[in-house]
Amino acid sequence: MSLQQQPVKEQRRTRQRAAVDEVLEETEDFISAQDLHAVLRTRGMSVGLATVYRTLQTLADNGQVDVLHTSSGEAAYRRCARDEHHHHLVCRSCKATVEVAGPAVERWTKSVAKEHGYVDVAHTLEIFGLCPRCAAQQ
Amino acid sequence: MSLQQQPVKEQRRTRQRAAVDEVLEETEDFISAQDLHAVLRTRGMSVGLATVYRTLQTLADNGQVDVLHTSSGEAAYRRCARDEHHHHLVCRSCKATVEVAGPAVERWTKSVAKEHGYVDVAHTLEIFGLCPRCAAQQ
DNA sequence: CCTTGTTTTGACAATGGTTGTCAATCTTTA
DNA sequence: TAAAGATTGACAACCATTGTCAAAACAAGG
Repeated sequence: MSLQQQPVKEQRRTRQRAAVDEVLEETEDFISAQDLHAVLRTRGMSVGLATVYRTLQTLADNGQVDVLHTSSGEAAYRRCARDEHHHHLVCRSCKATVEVAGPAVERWTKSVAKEHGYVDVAHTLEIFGLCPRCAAQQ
Repeated sequence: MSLQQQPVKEQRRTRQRAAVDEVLEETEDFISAQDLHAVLRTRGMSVGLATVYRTLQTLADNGQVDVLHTSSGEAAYRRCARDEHHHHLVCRSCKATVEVAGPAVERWTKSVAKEHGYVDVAHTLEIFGLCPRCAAQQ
């Protein structure tokens, strides 16, 4: 997942967007729109579900959060530490996430694409497993 | 996407499953359950939508087809030529697909996971771009 | 080629994540 | 402070996918 430095669309500062930002800031792991909405709700910082979706969508478009599609098809979002292109090692069970960079992989995908004449290339790469903690609990 | 050689669950030969198989056999590119259902319908080989879903699900579970989750979250299926683990270079526009193997990537993901103590590791890697033909049409 | 036990089917309802709608409300800028 | 425009939220709508369950199809044995 890449954090593209697209020109950030100008937006208004609203209570709702601040609330979503705040939760993202505090959340170490990937979180779905629904879950984020639930968190806001339990904190009393109520924000409409549609607004949560829209806000996350915009953040993703601006490259300010990374998006991950879980195996169930649900989208999960995360504010990542590094700005450069990177990937994630995600715990299947608790969602604990490690950011990993793989320059070799980047090069490989580019060369593969070129080899077959594909242009305007992008790729998705995610690694799923059980983190040490969850593995121990089994 | 991997084609695991799980023990293939015994199943009955039915007209419906044969029909789905036939379409998969003829279809070079990834195809969604809905689209496959539409194809069957236009051919007069009508099969219930739920059945199409179930059949594809089973084929995927048995590792007889590869599954790809498009950016819109829709699942697409494809009967691949090679049995070993591999990935796909997919045209964003026409879905033209090239199967690619990347031993180095496999090694890299394993080592990254190990390095962080993650076990029971799997990964998803897909490359998207514009195939030569579609790129030329722009 | 019947019969019986089991699997499979399919029409339809239900689910669940996500997006569209649009009037009311808030931000920004003048 | 007012006008212009962006944003919100409650709710409906969407759409892929799964659950339901009686009817139909299959496999195997007699």
